[in-house]
Amino acid sequence: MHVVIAPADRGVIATEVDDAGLPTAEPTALRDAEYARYVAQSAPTTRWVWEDTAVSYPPLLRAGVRVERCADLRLCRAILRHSTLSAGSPVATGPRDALDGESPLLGPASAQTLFDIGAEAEHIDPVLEHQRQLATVAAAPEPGRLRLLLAAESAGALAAAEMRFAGLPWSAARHEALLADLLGPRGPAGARPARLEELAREIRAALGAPTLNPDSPQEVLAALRAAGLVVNTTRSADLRRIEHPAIPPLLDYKKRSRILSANGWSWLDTWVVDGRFRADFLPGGVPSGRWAARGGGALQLPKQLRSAVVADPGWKLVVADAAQLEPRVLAALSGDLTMADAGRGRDLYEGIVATGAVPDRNSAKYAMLGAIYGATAGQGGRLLPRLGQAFPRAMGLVEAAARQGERGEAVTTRLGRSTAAAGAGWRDAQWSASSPDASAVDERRARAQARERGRFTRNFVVQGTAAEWALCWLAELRRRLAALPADGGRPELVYFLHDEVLVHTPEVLAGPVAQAVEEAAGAAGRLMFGTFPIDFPLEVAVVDDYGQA
DNA sequence: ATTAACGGCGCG
DNA sequence: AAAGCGCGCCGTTAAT
Repeated sequence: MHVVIAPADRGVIATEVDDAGLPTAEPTALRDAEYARYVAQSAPTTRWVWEDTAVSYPPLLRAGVRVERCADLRLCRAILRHSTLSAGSPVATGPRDALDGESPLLGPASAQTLFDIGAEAEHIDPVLEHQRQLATVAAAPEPGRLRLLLAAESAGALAAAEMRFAGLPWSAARHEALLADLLGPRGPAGARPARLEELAREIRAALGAPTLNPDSPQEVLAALRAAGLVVNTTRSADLRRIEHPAIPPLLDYKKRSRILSANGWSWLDTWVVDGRFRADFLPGGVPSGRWAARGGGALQLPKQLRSAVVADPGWKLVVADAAQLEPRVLAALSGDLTMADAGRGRDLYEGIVATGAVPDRNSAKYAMLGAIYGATAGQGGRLLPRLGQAFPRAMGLVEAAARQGERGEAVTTRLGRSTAAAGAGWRDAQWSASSPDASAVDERRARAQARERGRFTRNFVVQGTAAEWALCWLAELRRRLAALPADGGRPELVYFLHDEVLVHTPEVLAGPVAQAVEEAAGAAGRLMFGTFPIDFPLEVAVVDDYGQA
């Protein structure tokens, strides 16, 4: 059964619908308090259909109610709007409305209540939209692909809301100890900590620039040049090549200063409340289908600080990441049996070395990444031809995706997420560069833009299909975790980072959780690629803090 | 005084 | 360390 939930004054309107989305009963108006009770009493397999999971699910979580399944109409709209599998459908060609674009609840407005959203935001008719989406999927070629994608995307939205609700366990004491170690004691707000001030003095002395602000790239560049160094940027990677007494303290300063500005004491004050770091996770926030995040740089936690993620007493963290996910996805997506063989039961890069295509693991890794990203130079670029001979199907797929992108065409992932059409500016540039009186500059720029779009589409099919695998993994894991006994607390998904998950679990359930993570990965592979013989091995660790993983 | 762009760097 | 993809956020600087 599906139930459509629409925001209304001081509550919601619930409408039961059938498999075609047609109402089977009169809509029911529910006040906020009744809403959670109504959902809790419904069949657990009900699919809850709503505009925004981030709007309609948190009130349920606060009332202690979880749901198994939903359809997030906004996220599904975004997919169906562009997918080549739904091209020409009513959802794809309909006028833009309030369901296109980001959820109104995101960002600092998240203190808003369901009531505010009901009163203020523009709304579409979710019952009608649900009908249109169901019909669009049913009419698509291979409807199973889109159906799986929309279900996985929606399950991801549930997981994202639950992750925000649970929060990432964060030890402020551990974090402060790390900061004291790196920066010295916390000083007055705005003042440079002792350790950074020392380094700044050292840098100024070495460059003979007594007033230099090491945080200003402009000033640093000028001071380096004044000291006779030939530099064009102040990037650490570039500075590392230079021999000069100012460079070591400058690199050290940059490293520590980054920790201060991105994850220092004020970050801790802002983002960690009651031992939990809470951020907004945005499923579908990236065109490829990867998640984005807002608040506290949740997807960029420096490895240096991960030991501040600490399980509660009597609890553990189960940390799992998928090994060499993107190349494995490429092997399966392209049906490249040789490449799939290379990854079976072992490190994929070692397997590539074993084929004789490249000399060592590092070469294999950078050549593969080069193939997926579109490298033209460097070690990755040089080894590409070798990979092309060893794995023609896999390399043929990314090459074809690049050529399609260069022509301005859309490309599509395994389950049906497509790139947006090339922009008007891009098309104009290509068109005018092909005219007989185009200047050499115009032609060069158009070619550069075409290659740039080719790298994007080349990467999109792999990154996007990997994101789909990860979503299926997450959805399957979420289901299995819910089925575990709530033995002194329930295991919670608390973090998801593209190819990596963290589950915070009572210690007694750590084993079953680790098993669930493994089983979910196997299930994801079968959902995505059927019987194609590809492995998705995980590295799983049961630890007390994230730094140990 | 506020906003936008830039250089830089963290993550996958 | 590798230079090719996708992000968010910081301090500085230029623009409004």
